[in-house]
Amino acid sequence: MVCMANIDDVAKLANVSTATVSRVFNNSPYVSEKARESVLKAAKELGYEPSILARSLAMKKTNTIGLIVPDISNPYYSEVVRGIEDVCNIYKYNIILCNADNSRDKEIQYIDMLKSRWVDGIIFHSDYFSDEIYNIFKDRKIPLVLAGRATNYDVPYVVIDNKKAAYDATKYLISQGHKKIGVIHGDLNGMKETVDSVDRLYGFLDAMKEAGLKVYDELIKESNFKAKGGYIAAKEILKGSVKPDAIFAFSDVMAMGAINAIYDAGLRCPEDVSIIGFDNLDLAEVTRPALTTVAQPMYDIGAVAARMLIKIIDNKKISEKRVILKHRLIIRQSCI
Amino acid sequence: MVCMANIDDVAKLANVSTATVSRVFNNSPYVSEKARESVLKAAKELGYEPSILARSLAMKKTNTIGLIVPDISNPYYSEVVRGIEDVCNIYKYNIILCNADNSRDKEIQYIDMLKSRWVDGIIFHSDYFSDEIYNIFKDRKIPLVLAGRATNYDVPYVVIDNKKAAYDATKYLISQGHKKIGVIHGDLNGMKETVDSVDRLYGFLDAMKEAGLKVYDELIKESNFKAKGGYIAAKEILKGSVKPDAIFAFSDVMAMGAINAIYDAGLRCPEDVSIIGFDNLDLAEVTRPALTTVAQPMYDIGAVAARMLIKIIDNKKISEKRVILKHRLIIRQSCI
DNA sequence: GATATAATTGTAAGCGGTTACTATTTTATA
DNA sequence: TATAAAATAGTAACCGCTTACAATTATATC
Repeated sequence: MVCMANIDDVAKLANVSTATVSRVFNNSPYVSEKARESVLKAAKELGYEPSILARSLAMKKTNTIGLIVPDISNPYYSEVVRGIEDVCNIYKYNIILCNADNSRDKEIQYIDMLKSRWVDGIIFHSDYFSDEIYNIFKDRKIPLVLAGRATNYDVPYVVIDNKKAAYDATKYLISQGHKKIGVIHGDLNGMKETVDSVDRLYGFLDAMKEAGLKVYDELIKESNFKAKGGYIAAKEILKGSVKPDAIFAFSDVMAMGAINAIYDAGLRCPEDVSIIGFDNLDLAEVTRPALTTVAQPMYDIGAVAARMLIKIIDNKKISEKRVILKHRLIIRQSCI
Repeated sequence: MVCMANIDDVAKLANVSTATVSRVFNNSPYVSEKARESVLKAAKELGYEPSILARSLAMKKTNTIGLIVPDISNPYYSEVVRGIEDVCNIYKYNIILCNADNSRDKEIQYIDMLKSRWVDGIIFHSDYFSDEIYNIFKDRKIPLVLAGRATNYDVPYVVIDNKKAAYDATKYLISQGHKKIGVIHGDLNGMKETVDSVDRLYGFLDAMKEAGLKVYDELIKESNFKAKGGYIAAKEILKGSVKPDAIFAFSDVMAMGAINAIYDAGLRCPEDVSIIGFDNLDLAEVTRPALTTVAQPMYDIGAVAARMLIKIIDNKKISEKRVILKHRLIIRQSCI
C-alpha cells in the first residue's frame, strides 16, 4: 500500500476540520459552499480519495459481499456471477470471489475469512447446503442468500423448480414418441440432502410414471457434470442390452459428451438417439446438432440473489424470501 | 455488520493487554505459554476472530488484489480468473472481481474504487492497454500486472506470442494444402494500439507471404469474438466470389459460429471448408467436428500473473517481468 | 545477593475515517 | 436591536487492530 494523502492533510490545506472534509465527501448538507469548494480544491490538489477501508471500520459496513461458488471456470457459475456483479455494481457493492470446489472444508474456511473481512453478506452457491453449513452461518450471523439451492431452513433462496423442469423435459421427450429414455445425472449424495440431481430425477420419474412408461435402471447413470463424464456414462448406456431412444442429460456439457458417445458408437443424434440437456449454456446453440435443453436463467439467479441480499443488508423488506424463477424448454435440433 | 467480540473483550477476559492478544494471533514469539493459552481460551469462549479490516488499516496492507477483466461470463476469462484465484488462495490473498466490459470508463472507475479499498495490487486484463490507462496506474502508484496483453511500458505482463501462434496455425493450414484461407478477427482498433487481433493478423500474413500465397482481402472479416459474429462473418466470406478452403477464426467461439455458417451454406466442415479456432476452450473438444485450435494456457496466464503480482507486492525479486507462455496447436477434426 | 541479560507484558499512539455533541456564526423574527 | 432559530464548523471519542517503547519479571552470571 503506497502512502497517499489522508483526511488530515486535506483538512489542513483547506483550513477546515476533518469533520468538514468528511461531510463534503459524504454529501452532507450543512456545509457551506465556500467550505465545500476549498475542500474539493485541496482534495484535488493532493489527489485525495477517502479510504473505504477506514470508512468501513468506522461505519461497520464494508459495502462488500462475499461470493462462494464451486468453480468460476464452469460456465454455469460464471454466468451466475456475472449477474451478481452487475447488480452489485449498480448498488455500489463489491464482491470477493471464492471458489470452494464444493468442498465443505474450503467453504467453511471461506466463510470465516469473509466474516473476518466484515463482508455485509454472503451469496452461497454450492451443490450442498448441509446442517453443518447452516449452523456455521447461523453462528456467524452473516446475512445469507442461497443461490441455486432450496432449503427448509429459514434462509432466503433463489432457484428454479428443478423437479418441474425435469418433468417438463421428460414429457417433451415422451410427446415426441420416445419410450426408452436414459438419464445421466450428477451426484445424488445418497439421496440425503436434496441436490439438483435428486429433484430432477424425481421429475423424470414422475413424468415416466404418469405416461405409464417403464423405467430401466440400466439406462440411468451417474456422472460428474463434465463432458468426459457424460461421454462415459452415455457409452455405458449405449452398450447395454436395452437400447435407449433418447437420453436426458442433467447438464449441457454432459449432453455434449453424450452426443459424442452416440456418434462414436456408430449412431446418429438425433436420428437414432435424441439428446436433451439442461442449462442452456451459450455453447448449446453453437454446437451441432444444436442442443435441445432446459434453460435456466443463470444470470437472473445471480442478479435476483444479489438484489435480495442487498435488500436484507439494508434492512428493507423483501417481498418473498423464496424465489422460484422460470425455466424454459428450448427446442433445437438434438431431439426429434 | 453484526457486532462481535473484539480484541478488548478478549484481553479483558484473559486478563492480559490487547498487545498480548494481538501477539498471540500473530504468532509472535515472546509470549508465555500461560498467556497464550488463556488468550486462546478466552477467544474461543467469545467466538473472537481478528478483524482483517482493522488489521489492514493498521498495517496498511489488505492482502487483497483487484481483478479487472472484461467479462467473467466469457469462458476464456473465467478460466484465467480461476488460475488467479487458486494462486491467491495459496498465498492468502483475496480477490475483488470487476467486470469492466472493455469500457475505458468502467476500467477507470474500478481502478479508483480498488485504490480506495487499498488493494495491494491489480491484475488488469483488457483488450486495450492505452496510454491513458497506463498513466492512471502510474498516478495511483498501485502494483500492476497485465494479463494477456503486452506493452512497451515498464509494466510486467504475462502473454502468449500471438503473432507466432497465428503464424503456426496458418502454416499448419498451408501444410494441409489449403491456399485460399479466410480470417475472422476481432477489433483491430485502427491498428493503433496493439491488440490480440493485430498480432495474430500479422502472424497470418507472415505465413501466407512466406508460402507465397495470395491473401484475399474479401476473405478477411472483422467480428466480435462471439458465436453469432463468427456466423455472420463466415456467411459473408462464403457468399463472396472467392471460395475459401479454410477459415482461421481468432476464437473458438467464432469458429463454432463459422462451422454453423458452413453447414447452413450447404457445405461440410472439414470436407469442404476447414476451420481452425483459437483458445482451446473446453467446448472445443466436445463439439462436432471437434475443433482444431491454437491452445492458450488460460489458467496459467492467470496463475503466473497472480504469482508475479504477489511477488511484487512482497518486494521479492521477479526473475522476468515479461513472461511469454507457450501456445500449442491442438489438432482435432475440423481441419483436413 | 547484586547485577546483567533475556523474556514477557503493558501503555498508548497511531492507521484514516465518522459522528455525537458543542460552539460559533448567520439569518429570521419580533 | 435583541433574541430565537437555523446553519455551519470544530472537538474529540471511537471503530479494532498493530507496534514502538517502556516497564516489569524471570533467569543467568559473578
